[in-house]
Amino acid sequence: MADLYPYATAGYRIGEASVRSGVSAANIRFYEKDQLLSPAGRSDNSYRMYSDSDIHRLRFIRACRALDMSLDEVRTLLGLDLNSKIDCATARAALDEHLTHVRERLNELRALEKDLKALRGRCDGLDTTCHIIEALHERANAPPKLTPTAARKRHV
Amino acid sequence: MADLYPYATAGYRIGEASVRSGVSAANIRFYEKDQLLSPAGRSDNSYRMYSDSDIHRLRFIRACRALDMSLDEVRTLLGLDLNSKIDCATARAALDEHLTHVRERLNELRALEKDLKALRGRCDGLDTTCHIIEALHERANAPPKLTPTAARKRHV
DNA sequence: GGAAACGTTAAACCCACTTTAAGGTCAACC
DNA sequence: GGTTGACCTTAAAGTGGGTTTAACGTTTCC
Repeated sequence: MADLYPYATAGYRIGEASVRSGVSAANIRFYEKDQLLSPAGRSDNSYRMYSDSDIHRLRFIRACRALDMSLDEVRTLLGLDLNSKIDCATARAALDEHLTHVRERLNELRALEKDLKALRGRCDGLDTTCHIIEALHERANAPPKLTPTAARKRHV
Repeated sequence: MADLYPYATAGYRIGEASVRSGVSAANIRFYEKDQLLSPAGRSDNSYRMYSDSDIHRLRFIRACRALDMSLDEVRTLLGLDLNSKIDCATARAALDEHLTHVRERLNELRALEKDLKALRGRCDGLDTTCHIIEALHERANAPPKLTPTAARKRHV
């Protein structure tokens, strides 16, 4: 029954869902396991089946990930209601915090670029000693400024 | 005995090596397992013992990591001779490539900041609908531009 | 009917670490 | 001499956001 109307069928298999959403099949399974998606319905052969609203949800996640948000941030945003004042405040707060992270990382990278550029500029390969390697070893002669290397958390 | 001359002792235990190098004890053990350090000498009680040159090596690694280099890049740099033309060329190439990565990531983040800023600017919480959530859902209505989301490799 | 293209699962891999658990060693203090 | 606490040891698991692989079942095309 009901295969006369292909648009009314149970939905898409994971491969087509991948094409429609831009999220790889393996990644879709990963999101399911990670609870960003409710477990997909299964067809008789136990293939996962996806509806248009599942596709929408996948695209939503993809859009957020394209903004470099963490899956936890995405999880938050997924649950928000367009017409709730409280949810709107949550969304704004999430965006503000994320923007702060992005800007912090931008500043780190800007400083890094400057440092690397200066280091690179010291050496053109003509001299007898390599001023890049030299400079690195010089840095290794100084005691650490403060605390041990913190792990890069790099949410951005 | 011999604590009168702290500079002449057999070396430092991992805790002091950590303080002197700015690399956490757990991280030092990790580097050893990862072959960035040759296996540390052991005292009678099987504690790892470190020399000043070990400390130098740890600081060198730390300096490179502070430049956001990968451990493989560090591994390369560690083996280079200050006075070899070939090694100098290797160092320059490594730095150039790394700098390119940093700049690529900088451009990504600059674009991201712009996008996020615009998104944030759309909403001040006064309206009945949240224009942030709305915009995100709008993005989720469009099919993906091209390929599925590539995994973030983010070497920088 | 056979090959290619799809789907399934669990588990391992990537990076650069950190954290935890369960224990051994050593100096100081009571 | 007992205990407290600061240090050290190991192996294993966790982090984030996935990808890759292996071994297998199903569907579709020619």
